[in-house]
Amino acid sequence: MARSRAKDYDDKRLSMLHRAAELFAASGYVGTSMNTIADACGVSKALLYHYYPDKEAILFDLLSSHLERLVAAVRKASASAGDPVERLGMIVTTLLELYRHADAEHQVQIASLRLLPEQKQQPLLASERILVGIMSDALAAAVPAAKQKRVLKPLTMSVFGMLNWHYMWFREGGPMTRADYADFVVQLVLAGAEEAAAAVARPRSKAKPAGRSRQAALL
Amino acid sequence: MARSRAKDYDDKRLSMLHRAAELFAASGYVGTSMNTIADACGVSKALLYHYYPDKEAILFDLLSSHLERLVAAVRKASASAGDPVERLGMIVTTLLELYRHADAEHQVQIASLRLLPEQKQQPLLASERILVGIMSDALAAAVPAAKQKRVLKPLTMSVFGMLNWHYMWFREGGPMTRADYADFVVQLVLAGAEEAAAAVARPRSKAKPAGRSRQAALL
DNA sequence: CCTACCGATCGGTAGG
DNA sequence: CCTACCGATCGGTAGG
Repeated sequence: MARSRAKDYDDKRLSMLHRAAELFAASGYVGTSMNTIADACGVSKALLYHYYPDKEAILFDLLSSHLERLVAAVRKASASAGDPVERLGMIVTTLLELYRHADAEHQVQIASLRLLPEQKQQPLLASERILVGIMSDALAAAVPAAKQKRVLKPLTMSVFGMLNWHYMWFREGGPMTRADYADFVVQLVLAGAEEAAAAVARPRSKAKPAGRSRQAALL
Repeated sequence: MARSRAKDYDDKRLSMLHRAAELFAASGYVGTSMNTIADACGVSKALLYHYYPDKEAILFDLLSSHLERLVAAVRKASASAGDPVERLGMIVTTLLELYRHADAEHQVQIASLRLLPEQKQQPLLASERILVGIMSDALAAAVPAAKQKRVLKPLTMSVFGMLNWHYMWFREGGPMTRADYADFVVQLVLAGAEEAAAAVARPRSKAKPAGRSRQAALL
């Protein structure tokens, strides 16, 4: 009995978390009232406060659960792969696939994580750093040019840029699947990194190799 | 006299807009009170309401000015370039260079544009679409693979993903300049697009060419 | 009668 | 688990 009650409790809590994520994604964290969340979940505000001490705890638990899911899945993907290129592909595909049912959480992570007080941001930023580290290691192993000192960071962040931006334009049911876009990103990086590396790997200087597309005049 | 007064008025207005952008970027649109904005600008709240009828008008004017600046600069960059590759480089470099002094406005665009009522979003989304269109045209002209039916959109959005994400990691004064990263993105796309295109250009099917890094099992 | 501004306070709603 | 509330602060406006 206590078991089934605990299960109900967690089920309810997780469903409320997801509903809250959708509301935060639509109206922003501050723009969503506790009353709105309670109504949307079909519970009283008092019950909401039975699950969480305050509004901040909802945002924290939401992001914490989301990021821990991402870390676990990406770790598993990274471990299960054979060669480095396959590993990179697994990681990118896994991330895009997880976002399928966590679009709201993903948007809240981007827009509202920084609204938490620094102390509560800390463990969440640590999870983000773990994800970045796994991706970075995978890129360094799969892409020869990524081993260069100044290339790894911009390359890693470019990949996250492409992945984290996908929610702005990617629509389910179109001609392109998530796996297609994952493949697109991986191939872009594998085939383009060496040329791109030349743009940042050399020490900064005014003189540019002739024939390269560089707009020094503008800066 | 009337002229110089009008000039003061506009100077003051623009400086208040930028201050508001910084506050919105830090605490969110709803999380920033009119009192906070007025205090930060060193004016009374009544004066703030002399410049803008309500809080929404501040957000709208802020984003409207920002996007119009982007559109004007990108149009100019596009028109001034000679060959297609140079045009693409000019556009990407121009965007990253504009963000140097409009980081707050850029973040507000990403996080808070959608909080406006739909009718007020409309002209702002139209400006965004113009930017996307110019980038898309430049990519189609500079990158052979981008002429394929299903490649242009993901490629365009990948570029915007990389550029729009840069504020999360790029720090001024590091070993890499904005121009360096602009070049990095352009070279990545120029060198990698053809291989990436293969991932989305072919009709969807379960059978994949052997040797390609595809994780069908995961999906 | 106008525009540019002030100190003070309105009605309504937020998180708790 | 609900209704009834609170102290505080919100966006916006009053008279002058």
